[in-house]
Parts: sequence; C-alpha cells; structure tokens
Amino acid sequence: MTIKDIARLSGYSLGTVSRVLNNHPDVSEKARQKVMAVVQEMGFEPNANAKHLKMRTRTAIAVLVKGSHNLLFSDILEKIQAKFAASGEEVYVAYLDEDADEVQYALQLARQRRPKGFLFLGGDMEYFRTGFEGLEDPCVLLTNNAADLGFPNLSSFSTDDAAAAEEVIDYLFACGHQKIGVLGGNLSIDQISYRRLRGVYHSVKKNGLAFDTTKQYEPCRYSMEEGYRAASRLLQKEPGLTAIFALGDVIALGAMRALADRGFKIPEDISVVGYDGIVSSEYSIPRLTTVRQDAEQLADRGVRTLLQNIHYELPPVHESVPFTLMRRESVRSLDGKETL
Amino acid sequence: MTIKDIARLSGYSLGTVSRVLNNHPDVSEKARQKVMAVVQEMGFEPNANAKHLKMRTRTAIAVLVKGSHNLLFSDILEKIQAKFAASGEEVYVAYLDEDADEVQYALQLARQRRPKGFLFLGGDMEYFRTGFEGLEDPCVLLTNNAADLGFPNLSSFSTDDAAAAEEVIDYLFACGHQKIGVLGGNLSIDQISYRRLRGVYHSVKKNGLAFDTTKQYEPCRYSMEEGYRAASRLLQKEPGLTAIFALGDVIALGAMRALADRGFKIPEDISVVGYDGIVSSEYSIPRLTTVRQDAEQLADRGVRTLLQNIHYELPPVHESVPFTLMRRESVRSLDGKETL
DNA sequence: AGAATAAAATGTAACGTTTCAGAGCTGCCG
DNA sequence: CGGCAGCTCTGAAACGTTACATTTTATTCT
Repeated sequence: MTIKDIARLSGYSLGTVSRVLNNHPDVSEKARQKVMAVVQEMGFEPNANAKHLKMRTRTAIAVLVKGSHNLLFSDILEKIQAKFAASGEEVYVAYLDEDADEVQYALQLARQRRPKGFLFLGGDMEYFRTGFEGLEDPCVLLTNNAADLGFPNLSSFSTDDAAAAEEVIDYLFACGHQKIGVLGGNLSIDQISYRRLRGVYHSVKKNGLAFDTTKQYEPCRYSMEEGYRAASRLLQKEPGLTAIFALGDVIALGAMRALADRGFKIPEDISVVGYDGIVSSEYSIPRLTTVRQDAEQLADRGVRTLLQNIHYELPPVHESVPFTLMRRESVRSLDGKETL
Repeated sequence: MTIKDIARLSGYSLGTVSRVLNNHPDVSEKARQKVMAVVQEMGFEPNANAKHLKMRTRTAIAVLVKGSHNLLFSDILEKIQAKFAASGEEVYVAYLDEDADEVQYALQLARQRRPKGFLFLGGDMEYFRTGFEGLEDPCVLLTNNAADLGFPNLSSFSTDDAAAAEEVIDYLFACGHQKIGVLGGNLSIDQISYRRLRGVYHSVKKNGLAFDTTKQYEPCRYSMEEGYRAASRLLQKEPGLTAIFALGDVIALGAMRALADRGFKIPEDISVVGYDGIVSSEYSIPRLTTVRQDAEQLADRGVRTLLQNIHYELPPVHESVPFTLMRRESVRSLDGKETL
C-alpha cells in the first residue's frame, strides 16, 4: 500500500495525493475529500523511510549514558520526549552501556539514521571523543558542561555541580559533621563525579580541614546495588564516619539500606545526603536530603536550544540551571545548631 | 557523502561498493581493501533511510504504556534492548501516555516506521483496540494476557496475576490479617489490576470472608505520588486496616511513606505488600514484601518469540512465567504463627 | 469575447541504497 | 583453439516519497 495506490484508486496523481497528505495549499476541497476517503478506507500509512530519504531530514536523537539505572535521567528523558512530541518531532532513544565498544556502535547506528540533531544525557564523554570528531549536526549536552569537557562548540546545560557539592559539605559542617565519606563514580572517567568532588574539596579546604580521597572516597556505579556495596566498603575502612555524601540518589538509597543492615539508624547514628532529586528521594524512609537538579528546566532549555540550532546557526551556550539543596530527614545536626 | 562518492573516489562501481559494505561474496580482496580505505578516510556512514526503503525492512519496536513511572517496565525494557542488540536488531522505543489520542498518534508514528514487529509492555489495551485492527505485523504482548484481552492471535507472556494476588492474600490471612485494603489501577480500563483483584476476591472468598470494593479498594495510577495519596484516602475511610496490598511496587512505596507520615510503624502497626519486584523494593526501609515478576524471563521469551514470528509464521502462544512471593520485612505476623 | 491571471492538477526528476541480469576476464578442458 | 565455467565487476532498475517545472482548467478584467 503506497501513495501510488492511493493515486490510482482516487483517480488523482501522485503529486496531488502527496499535497493532500502534507496539507499543502493548491489542492481543491473535492480532491482532498476524495483522497482522504481512499486513505481512510485503505488504512494507508505513509512510509517514513521514503519520506525522510527524500526530505533529507530526521528525528532528533537522545542518547543516554549509564542511563537505565540513573532515575534522574528517566525523569529528564520523559520530559524531553513530551516536549519534542509537542513540537511534532519524533524521538529516537538509545541507551548506552558502560562498554566503550557498544557506545561506538550505538553512536554509529544513531548517525546512520541521519537525525536532525543530538541530545546527550550525562555520561563519561571520554567514550565520545572519537565519535564526535566528525559530528557536524547540532548537538546539546545535558547535565554535563561541554566547555569543561573540551567541546567548546557544543551547547550544554548543567547544574553547577561543584557549587552544589560545596553547599552540601558546607551544610554538613554547619551541622557539626567532620568525618564525612563520599560515594561516587570512577573519577578517572566520570567527569560529573569529578566535578562534584571538586566542590567537596573546596568546602573542606575552606573550612580548614582535609579530605583524603583514598580513605574517604569509595567509587561505584550509579545503582542501588553498587551503592549498597560501596557503602559497606567505605564503612569498613572508615568506621568513624558521621555522614555520607553520595554523588547520586540511587547510590544514596543503596547506602541507606546498607547502613540500616549494619544497625545504624539514619539520621541518629549517621547522616546521608544524595544528589539529583529523583522522586524516590522524597518518598524514602527517612526522606533523603539531596541536591535537586531541575529536570524540567534542563529538559526545556536543552530541547529549545537544540530545536533552535537545527533551524538557525547559533553560537554555543554553556549555562547552569539553578539547583536546590533539599534539607530533609536524613541529616541530623550533631550540636543542635542547624536544624532541618 | 554517499555511496556514489565512494564509488567515484575508489574507482569502482556502485554495485561493488555496496557489496563490499554488506560483506557480500564475489568481490576481490583488492577491491574490498581499496573501497574500505576510502570509506575510512571519508568517514562515510550509509544512509539508513535509503537502505531500509530499498530493503523494505526495519527495526523491532517496543511500546511502553504508563511506562515512564513503572520501574518494572524500565527493568524489562533494559533487558529487551540488550537482547535485541545482541541479535543485531535496532530498537525504537515509544513511551505511551495515559491519553488515548496520544496513544493513537504514537502508534501511528511507530507504524510509519515500518518495523519488523511490535512488542507491547503492559498497559490498558483498550486504547489499542482500534490501532490493532489492521495490524498484520508480528506482535507480542508482555505482562498482559492477549487471549484474555480479546486478541487471541497475538502472542503474550505474563505473570499469572490472579494466582499471585491470591497467594499474597492467603499469606496475609495466614499472618492473621483480616482487615486488608487494596490499592491499584482504575478497574474499568486497567485489565492488569482487574486480574490481580480477581485473585484477591478468590482468596477472600476461599477463606470465608468478604471484600467490599467500594470500601477496601482505592484506585490510583502507578506512581509514588499517587500511591501516597491513595493510601491517605484509604486510611481515612477505613481506619482499622492491618495490612495494605498495593498492586504495584511504586504504589506500595508511596503508601509506605504515607503510613510513616501518619505515625504508623511498618510492619508493627500495619503491614504492606507490593507487586512487581522492582529493585527499589529490595532496598527500601523496611524491605518490601512483594510479588517478584521475572523480568529476565519475560524479556527473554518476548524477544525470542517476536524474532521467531518475524522469520516464520507461528501459532500464537500465551504463557505464564513463574512468579515468586518475596517475603520480606514489611509484613508482620499478628499471631506469631507465620514468620518471615 | 478574448486575453490575462490565478488556481488546481500533473509528470518527472531526484533522494541513497540494494539487487539482479549480464559483461569482461581468466584459466582449464577436450 | 573454441567453449565453458568461475570470478569480478558494471549498469540500470527499483524502493516510496517530495518538489519543481509545467500544463490544464477556472476566473476576472477591459
């Protein structure tokens, strides 16, 4: 069933049918009605491949890194999809694994689809170095700062991770915590964790203390399972901790469970802070203190910018969107000075 | 940059280049090397649209219903993607909203892509009635029973929801709970909730008791927010409940938070059971007793069957995959007879 | 009424691939 | 030495659309 069949059946020509289907002007009401009637009757659906081949245009594409486990990305993705749908754009989603080869393959597949543009969500951009070399199409990075990463010509929107992490540690200090452990990604490839940890350093230094990465930092992936295990390891090597800052809510949730299993009460015995502000953090018991990244604004700015870049040529922008430290039940003040 | 350019640059013809690119025989080693060299040098990527137009073949497609919030679907989806990737299949994912119009539109878009087949995850199939009428392509339903739904010619794999729900209530009764409330989807459109509730009825009846839907059932969507609110409503109208069975883990998690906010201790004051077995249920505090659906097997059977259906014509199958009642901390035995 | 203009419909050339029938070469056999 | 396989390779015809240059038909103006 092709447009040709519709033309034959309706008695009109190919061109006319095409114009009817695409709501072009210069077609009589009579022709429109007749054509649409045949289309309805035959249940015809235009072939997107042929269309896109001809038009040399295609869907915007979002690529998720470490995606399927980071619930923040799910949140953002959902919003992105809704926004693109509202502008009548199709979306092609590819979840990327940790494995570098797979990333290359997925990226290649995505490029073969000839998308209008790319939207990247998070991730260890190292894997993309090679893939990006020849990328001409519009491209926006979310939750990562493109300039920092060495891609100054790409636009990006992210939370000011260093500032947020600094605020977290400042807050913990204000609550009287001195022995703080941190859980996060592999610092050599995960620039996001790296940036957050820089904020930690900054605060620690500002407060006249020291942070020993080998002792106080424990790397893990962004999942509850890994958070659980990493917290256990951290606790074992540094038993006296009064607070744990997890560089991701899913890690924090896993850590809380590990703590509970070891008989710690949260926040009475130990305080926990997360990062991201996923919905689960609001419903956990106890409610998790966390840095809320603005998924809505991230998605909105990203989609809008990408859409603009597709239509006009624009200089790249690197913006931070505001974050909020959500002070909830999982942090306790040791000296009673600072309260929830 | 097209195959034509490669042909010109390499000095070979279109056909030869195409054969090299697709690893066809009948091409000399010399030609292969030369062509590949040019391809590498130019960074050429074949145009997927043209290819698929010509080949009349395309990606398998998964469509998610109420998807973005139900974490079980995220789990299954991830596995599905991995499996298809392993067979070298591309995957096109569409998240479907609650809105019937949007569902129609998304389905239409999906069909225009000319996929090899469809894989549906959950959902209120009512919305698809019309969309399915003309569907010729292979199609598999997951977490829903196609035969029950009136699509006997589609294959489907699901958990035996009624049996699982019955086991849950039996267990609750064995623990001495008599006053049980249930939280789940809108029964008039959500067949999955409907089936689970039938299991509840069955157990209640078997145990010589009664279940009053208007009093003991509170409908809500599959999200923590809604679970929280529904639990609050239920508690208000039926204060004496000793146990709550949520027909979805995210609902259960929301409900637990609502309970905690009202000063109930779980499971001391009230027991909670979920359904799905998402990873969060294992890490919540307390750990959630739930029915674990086998995401791995569901994904495996679904993908395999769809792939087979694409290659050969096969009679539809409707199978149940085994479930497990995970007895965890969120349920307490009132009389001490049944323990964790 | 005839010409000029606007509106509607047509025909055809792409878009970038794959495929298939056949055209040159070898080299081997009788 | 003619012929017959095998290999390689070529050229052209699709695949289902859209867009552009035309042609046909209807409308208006002097």
